[in-house]
Amino acid sequence: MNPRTSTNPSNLNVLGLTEAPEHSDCRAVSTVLARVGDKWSVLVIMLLVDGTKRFNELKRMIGGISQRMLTLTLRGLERDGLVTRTVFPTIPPRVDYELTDLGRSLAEPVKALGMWAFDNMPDIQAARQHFDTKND
Amino acid sequence: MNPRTSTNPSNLNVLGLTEAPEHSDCRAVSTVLARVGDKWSVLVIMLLVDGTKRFNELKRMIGGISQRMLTLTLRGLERDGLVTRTVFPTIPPRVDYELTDLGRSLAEPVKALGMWAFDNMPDIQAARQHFDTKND
DNA sequence: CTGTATCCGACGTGATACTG
DNA sequence: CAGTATCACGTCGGATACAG
Repeated sequence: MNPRTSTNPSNLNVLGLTEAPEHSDCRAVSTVLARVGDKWSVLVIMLLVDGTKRFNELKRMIGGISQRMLTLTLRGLERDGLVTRTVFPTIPPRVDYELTDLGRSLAEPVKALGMWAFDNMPDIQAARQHFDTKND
Repeated sequence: MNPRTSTNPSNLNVLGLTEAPEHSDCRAVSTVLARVGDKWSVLVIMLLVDGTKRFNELKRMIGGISQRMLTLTLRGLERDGLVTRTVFPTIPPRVDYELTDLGRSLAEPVKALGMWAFDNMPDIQAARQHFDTKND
């Protein structure tokens, strides 16, 4: 995710939450969901749960991510205080990424969601197939 | 979300999961996260937890959603078997949307995530502000 | 009331090339 | 190794108009 868009006021406006201040919890939900819902953040978080990783190490483990997107994803996570970025000024350079306590605490509810997805995948796929064939 | 994109193979390809079949759980996580992460689905699910709602009722409660996006969101949720759509062939027409058991079960981990977001919002906002001012 | 159809701008993403 | 810069493309989402 582009860090610039995370706090973009328009993201809140379109949610209709600015004119409904009593739903401040919805704003919080939306921002975290924006992070969790983006294409790569969760994958990175899950990989970092097992310990500190280097840039290319993450890139290799994910497999399908571009250099650009991994950089953007890690910057976004760093900005939100979910991962720390440690640079070793060596040649060649080495950068370690590690989950913060906040990041580790996020991993818990995310794992719960992931387990739900895994458990209910058959139902969802069946529902999709049924829906799609019904509207051939 | 556009229902046509939910099962778009490219969504899986770019995740690098097609060439890593041993990470089948990651595929499941990704698809549910795509749904949870989209702009409106979670909001709709949360509103439907309290009971059956009509189209314009949802539209009014959300406030900032366009007719088009509410339709697309509801279609996506229906396709995944998370909500049911009941049409009353009256004049004027009336359509009720209700959470399925599957949808209600999804609400649980989503709520957990929402509570995490609410609880940690101060930390995240502080981290963002710190990050942004640091890189003025 | 509950949609569908169309247009259009904005953003996310990937590919590629380049840098320290 | 770990990025940054640039471009090109596709999709998402809003606005508007129209329909049953």
